[in-house]
Amino acid sequence: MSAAYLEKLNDRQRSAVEHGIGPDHGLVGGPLLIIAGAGSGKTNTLAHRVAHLIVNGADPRRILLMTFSRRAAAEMSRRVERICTQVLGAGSGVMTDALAWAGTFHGIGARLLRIYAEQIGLNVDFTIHDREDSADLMNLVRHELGFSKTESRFPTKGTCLAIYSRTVNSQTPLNDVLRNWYPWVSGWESQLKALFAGYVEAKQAQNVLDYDDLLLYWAQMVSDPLLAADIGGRFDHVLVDEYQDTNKLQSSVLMALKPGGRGLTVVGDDAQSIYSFRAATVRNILDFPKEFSPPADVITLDRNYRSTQTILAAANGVIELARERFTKNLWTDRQSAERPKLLTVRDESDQANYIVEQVLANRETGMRLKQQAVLFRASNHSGPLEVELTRRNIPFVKFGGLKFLDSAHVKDMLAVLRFAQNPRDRVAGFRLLQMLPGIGPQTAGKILDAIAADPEPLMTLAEIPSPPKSGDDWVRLVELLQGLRRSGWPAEIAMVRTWYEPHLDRIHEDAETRKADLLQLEQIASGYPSRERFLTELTLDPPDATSDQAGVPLLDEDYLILSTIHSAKGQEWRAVFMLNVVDGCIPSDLGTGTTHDLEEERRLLYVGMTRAKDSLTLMVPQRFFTGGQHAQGDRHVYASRTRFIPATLLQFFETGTWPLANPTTAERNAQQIRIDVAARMRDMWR
DNA sequence: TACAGGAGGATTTTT
DNA sequence: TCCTCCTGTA
Repeated sequence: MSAAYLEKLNDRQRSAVEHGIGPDHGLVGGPLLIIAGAGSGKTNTLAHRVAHLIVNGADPRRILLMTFSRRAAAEMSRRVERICTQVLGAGSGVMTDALAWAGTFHGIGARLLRIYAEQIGLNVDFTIHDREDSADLMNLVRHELGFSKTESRFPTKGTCLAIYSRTVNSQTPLNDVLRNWYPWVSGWESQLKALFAGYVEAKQAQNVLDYDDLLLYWAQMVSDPLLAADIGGRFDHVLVDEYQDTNKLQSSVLMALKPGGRGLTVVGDDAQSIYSFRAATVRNILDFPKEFSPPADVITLDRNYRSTQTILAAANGVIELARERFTKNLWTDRQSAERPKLLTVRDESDQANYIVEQVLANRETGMRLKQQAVLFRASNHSGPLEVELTRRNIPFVKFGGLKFLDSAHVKDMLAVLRFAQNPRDRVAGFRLLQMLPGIGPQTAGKILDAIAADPEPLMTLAEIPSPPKSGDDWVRLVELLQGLRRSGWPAEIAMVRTWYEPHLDRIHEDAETRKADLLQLEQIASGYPSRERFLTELTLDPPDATSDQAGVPLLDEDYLILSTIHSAKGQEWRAVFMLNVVDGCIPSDLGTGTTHDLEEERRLLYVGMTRAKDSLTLMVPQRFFTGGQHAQGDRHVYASRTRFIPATLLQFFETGTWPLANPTTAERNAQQIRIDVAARMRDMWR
């Protein structure tokens, strides 16, 4: 068989692809760790490895491929398919239901749990709570236990959930989690324990799982050797991408699935570990080889094919200052005379103006908008830029930050569907019932109590008399829920929308704009085969682009990419701009608590910089406006260049300011400073 | 018991 | 600035 498709790979990539495959080994080799630096052809290498397995006779349905996001999984499948079709010919048929098991840890977990539900005493109709639902449920329990009325303030629902989640995901005792990450709430340890016990009970009674449960139940499942062998036996090969961003719970699942490591491949880069807030730990990747005897083979890819040498030099400079580091510097052949820019501007509006002009200038030279991206630390940093882009009619798509699904009206619609799917889901029921006039928390709670233990909750609902002020609305709700049982998917979503629209008009003033979202939701829903699949996939993989235009632009349209650095992981663009490269944004004010946090912020900057192929511009706005009371004068704070680029690194950049100083600027500066002093005087007495 | 209106507090990154 | 919690009233 010709292996021409492997010839474009370099030696290291090729040995990673061929590891364990060949006459000496058969198909299933020992464990392999690929350390793949930014832009080193990681995705390509992994795709080739999977394709190479299939070309050599591996069954694609017995390959488990876990990636960080759903998008990455889709991309990987696409590439594997292309390579296989190229080599085997389009008619070979091998790839028709190829890579059935490609997805995220959470997605795969959900699938396995539905398959094995009966064996582990789980009701197969479970629904999945997203972050917000989980917090709501946590809050309900928090109220029930009386923690909302303590004398000194008990941690908020979000904090409680974060603590719970970290405890579960890091497989660490609560005590240690509190000491290391939440020292200010350590006085509440016993109450938190009671709260979490109540939270777990509530989830079980309501037949719901949260994100963490998808991993936790999976881990529990494979802690039984027989079940582990059964599940592990479904797969000859297990490949994991972005291994640096997995947590202890995930690695324990992996080890239980493939105890000897045979057929196991993990890929990652410790310099790009940016998810420790989700309890991801670099230790997973560092300790991987030692987990096995003999230890796993390690192959390092340090040749960068993405960026120019000047961009790489700057990025290497940044990451070299990290406290501990395990991978070597990246190198490349791509020479360039142009250093990355480090540009100081007056404020965020100048920052937006500069980027708009530069983006348009780039487009004049033939660089499409899609080949350019603006990256930022936090979703709200792009606000002023979005305004400017909209004003100048430049299309853009934003990744990360607020989701389409977070809006109240979309959640309302989903609550109806979730309640129909699983009437014991109290968070959904609570939300749904309170949409009706005349029903508040008390009445909703009583109704849910009345049907909680019932085997046919929706039937019983009809027997409950309408609450005094709800009248016909109650009857219509009961009719809707019973109608949904008969109507079938996706017709039912239109029924729900028809039912919901009058309530939407009553609840929200801007009902008309929200209706467009509901139509879009209906559109999305029609693409799924069943209600269960729709709800599950939507929770695990929410549509992540929010565009200024309604709906995601068509593929052939051109648009600028706006993205959080986190969401930019694994991607690349010819030109990259980074907003607010100042202390307080990178590192984030909230991320400077511990050295641990700080190091992660440094890696974040590194990840952002290494997205750029040809041109990289770091923006340093000097002034940020805060608060907006005009009567008191605009208040603003001064920011300085990020601490991650100290003076010693300036040699790697072309520094400058924009716009060039002129009298108007000076005048405006003077004006601003006077106002600032006044604000400070007032602040002295606050 | 529902709901409106006011005060105070928080405020990242994501499956 | 926006959102959440709390309090007072109908």
